[in-house]
Amino acid sequence: MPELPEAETIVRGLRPLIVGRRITRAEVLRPDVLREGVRSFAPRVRNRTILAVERRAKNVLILLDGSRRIAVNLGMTGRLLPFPAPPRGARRPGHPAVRFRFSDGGVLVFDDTRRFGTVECLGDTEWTVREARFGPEPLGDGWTARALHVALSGSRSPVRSWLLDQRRVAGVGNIYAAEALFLAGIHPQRPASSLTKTEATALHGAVRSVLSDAIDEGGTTIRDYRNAIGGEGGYASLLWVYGRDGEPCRRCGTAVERIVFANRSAFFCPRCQPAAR
DNA sequence: AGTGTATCCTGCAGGC
DNA sequence: TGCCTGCAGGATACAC
Repeated sequence: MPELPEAETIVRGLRPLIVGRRITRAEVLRPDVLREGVRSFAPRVRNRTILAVERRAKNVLILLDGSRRIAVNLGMTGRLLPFPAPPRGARRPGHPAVRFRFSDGGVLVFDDTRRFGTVECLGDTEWTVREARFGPEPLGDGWTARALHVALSGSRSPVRSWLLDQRRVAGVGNIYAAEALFLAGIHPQRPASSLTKTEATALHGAVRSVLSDAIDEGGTTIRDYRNAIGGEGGYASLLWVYGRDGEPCRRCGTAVERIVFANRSAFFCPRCQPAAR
């Protein structure tokens, strides 16, 4: 599913295609993706003009006039597909959940096979409350190596779990956590508080470079992820460890391992990322 | 403050 | 071919 780079890629692709358009109606085909009733949601987006498209953490925000925004969490398999879609051959929605119709005849479809994603329309106050639950943006100026080290030192949680906790840092998911920990040479089960200042600094740099490189590549497509025009991301071929269990480490040749904790697979090179130090 | 487990849901790959 | 199991970029709630 989409992590920060995928959400960012979608936002950038969507922005020129939908800003300025007016939503004439929302058709909710799968009410369970809403976090509110259809009777509450549909009228709040009707006849609203799209002013901007932004991202916060892994969420796509469609800002509307009238001090409200549509917040889309893409979950594992969510997509936002505008139609008419430019390229022929681009995927047509297979599991449309919400369809926004524009006054010019265009359509934006939230498509989500597994329906772990969510769509909501939030006012300013609701959004402020929601937004406060997210930690800092890892690519923002406020997220420093020093601040990361201090934050890590207060938690005995495994560092991979720490990175996945959106309240601590917003937007890192399982792929980029694995990649950043590899680049920093840190075993995913190391307690957060055990990281030295040097390691925290390395992790800080690794998270940032992995995320920004992935944005440059348009995200990582393993299976389901598609950008706003149906295309795949190019970062999958650059992965060091994610999904490569049993294959040789691209740095040292040792077999990449897969372990499961906190109900998620973790991939690492046992030689490049020793368990203890 | 942690972990482990379960839940939401669909599809696909691999083993037999 | 079919059936079964396990697995998947996320997030949350629960008991311990």
